[in-house]
Amino acid sequence: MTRTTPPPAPAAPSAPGTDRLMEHLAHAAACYYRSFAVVAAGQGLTLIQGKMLSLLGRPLPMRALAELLGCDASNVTGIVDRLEARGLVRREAAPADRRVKTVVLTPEGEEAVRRIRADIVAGLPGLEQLDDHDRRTLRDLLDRAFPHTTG
Amino acid sequence: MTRTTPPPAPAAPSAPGTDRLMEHLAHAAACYYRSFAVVAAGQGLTLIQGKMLSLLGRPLPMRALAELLGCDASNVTGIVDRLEARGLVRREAAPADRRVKTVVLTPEGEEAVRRIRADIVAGLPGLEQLDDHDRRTLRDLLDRAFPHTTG
DNA sequence: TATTGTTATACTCTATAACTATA
DNA sequence: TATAGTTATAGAGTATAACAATA
Repeated sequence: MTRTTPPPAPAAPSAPGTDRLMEHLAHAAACYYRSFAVVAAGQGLTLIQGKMLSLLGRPLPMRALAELLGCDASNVTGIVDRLEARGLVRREAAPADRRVKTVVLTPEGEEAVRRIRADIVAGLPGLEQLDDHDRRTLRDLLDRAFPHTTG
Repeated sequence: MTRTTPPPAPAAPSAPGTDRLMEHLAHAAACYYRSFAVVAAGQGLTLIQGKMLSLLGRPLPMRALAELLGCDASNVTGIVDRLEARGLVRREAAPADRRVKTVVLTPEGEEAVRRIRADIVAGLPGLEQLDDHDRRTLRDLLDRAFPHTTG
């Protein structure tokens, strides 16, 4: 993320089995992002452009996009510029605070998001192999391993 | 990935519950890579530099690194250049094929990998909350959802 | 002829710093 | 004073194309 992030706290000895679990997590994360990148490239989009579109289920200020993407606010300008030039998003003035610009998906942007979502699933055939019980179990374990921050 | 990758096959209708599972997978993958990037930045490394070091458990030709990282071979030159300039890897001539250069971790590089691994675990405290049974279950489900390619 | 690694090129992403216009 | 968005800048990642050395 930021290049000035202080080093994390020294690691404590980890529980047995952690190394193998980490390998599986690394593999799963790599597969997911590789599939996402391939799908985005299929529409002439970069990974980060596809991610931004996927975040725009509702209109969001530039600042909020920067936080959700985990990058500096100055980057959002260029990414939105390029998406706007392709007609996938548009900037709107926020009435409540005239400093704020809200980013909104265009109909073409919404269609791109639908295609991305569908193609991601199609690109990860292993997911379709899991039955309902396994899916619920996987969701539950992922949610405990990577809790959603409440704030 | 490559910008010329052909679009994926049209998506078939997905099973119910897939959308919510995809959200959890996206969140988990984002958390994992965010943690990885923070840990790498703590050592002055980029995400891709940290990933490359982590792949070098055994010496690998430049070409193999490109495939494992999912990027073009021409990029590997620069990434290895920067890691080599910092003394974390070194290039060795391959005796069997004089076209090939093999990339090897230096002792400093090995130490960097150890720190990365330990800090990643420390940066994902949710993982330590899982008991042995849950870890095995999560590993099994991830392995079925993202099978390791054989060959 | 094909393959490995490199170089040159152009574009995108990234953080930092400085700027403006609002609040 | 503080905040939202932009611009300028520099460095890193990325694909493409062309190249030298080797197979």
